[in-house]
Amino acid sequence: MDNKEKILESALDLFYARGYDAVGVQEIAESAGVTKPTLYYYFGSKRGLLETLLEKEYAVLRRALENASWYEDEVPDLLYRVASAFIDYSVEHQKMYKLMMALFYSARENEAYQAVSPIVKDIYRRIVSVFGQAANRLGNMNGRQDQFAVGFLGVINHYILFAAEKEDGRIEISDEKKQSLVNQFMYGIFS
Amino acid sequence: MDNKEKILESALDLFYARGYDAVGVQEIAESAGVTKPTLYYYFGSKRGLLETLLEKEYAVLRRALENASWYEDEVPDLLYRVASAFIDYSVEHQKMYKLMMALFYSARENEAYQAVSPIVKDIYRRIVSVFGQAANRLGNMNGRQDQFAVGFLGVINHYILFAAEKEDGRIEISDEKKQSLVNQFMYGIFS
DNA sequence: AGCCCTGTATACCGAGCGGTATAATACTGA
DNA sequence: TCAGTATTATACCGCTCGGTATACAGGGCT
Repeated sequence: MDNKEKILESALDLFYARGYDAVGVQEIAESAGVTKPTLYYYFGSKRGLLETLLEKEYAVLRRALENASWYEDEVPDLLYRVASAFIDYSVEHQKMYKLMMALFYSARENEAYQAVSPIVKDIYRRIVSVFGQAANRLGNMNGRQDQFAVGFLGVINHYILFAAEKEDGRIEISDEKKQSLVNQFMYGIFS
Repeated sequence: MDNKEKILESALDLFYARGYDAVGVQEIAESAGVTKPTLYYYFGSKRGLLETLLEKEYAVLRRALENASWYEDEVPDLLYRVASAFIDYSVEHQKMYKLMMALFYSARENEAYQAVSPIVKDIYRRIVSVFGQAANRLGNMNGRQDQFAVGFLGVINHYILFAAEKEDGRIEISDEKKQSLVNQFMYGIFS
């Protein structure tokens, strides 16, 4: 693993554990075994480092979402695949997912929020589009895609967050739980 | 308004806008029109200031939850009252509610998270207890109170967040929307 | 009067912040 | 061998951080 990747890994660990603002560039460099100018050589600024980190890691989630979003079958299956894409990603990239969530909820004028904002917008655009596709099959959803997208992601995120709350830090959400999560949502939609 | 309250107000404004770690004590003091030693005289430390702020503001929400949590009627009415307690509070104390959310999602080893953690635990305890009461009427909920509490608050928080996303920053969630949110949840429970 | 307690300001602390100027090393291709 | 580029380190910049030592003003008490 070269220095650039070591820096990214250290940055993720530290941002995840203590937050973007609470971690200094010096500390990231030390943790990666390099000096500050090396870090600045690769990323230009602390914010540049965060943005590079976010873009690199988000590419994986975006691909997973693209792969999950085809809709030639039933709506519950579509939602199940999308929910699974999020949950599976959050299991395999736990630190990244929780970092993204933390940044998403952070203050609007904060530098870190502004860095993550385009990614979150992209995610929501994709979820709204998923519900838009589902609307073709479920007439009674028309005009409520935004509302469902918000609720859907809200539930998923909170499940992920609380699943990770177990003392060993390991995220685990069973297939049954995913299924019941989707079912809960489907019933809500048909109401 | 005395200096102590001025400091608390400035702290809320700044923490809300830019985040706990990104705001310095100096800046809070200046914004409140006092000097740093005055701030330290009242609150002892930056963290002490945050804790005082959180406790003072949370007292209002806790009372609203207590008032909403009686259960002599139907379950949907109970949930509607609880959801309304959150939503109404978030409208009247928007900065505080969003600050609490931001802190809740922030990194676990961050000082600010540790300050808000007991409050969030208290909120969840109360919501789980609400669903526990509902379980007396809805036999099929037994053992799933935690799951529902997580989902319920997840949906509410995301609604609040996205209602506030409108350009003017004003939160507005109509009674119909509250009702449909609760309905959506009830259908999920009966599934 | 003298005294204590509350509240406030001036001036300072060491440490760390994000960022950079400069230069030395190492690897590359000609 | 040499030029050029990519990568790294030493040493520094001005600034802000959270926090404090000290002193002083004012009011209530005896």
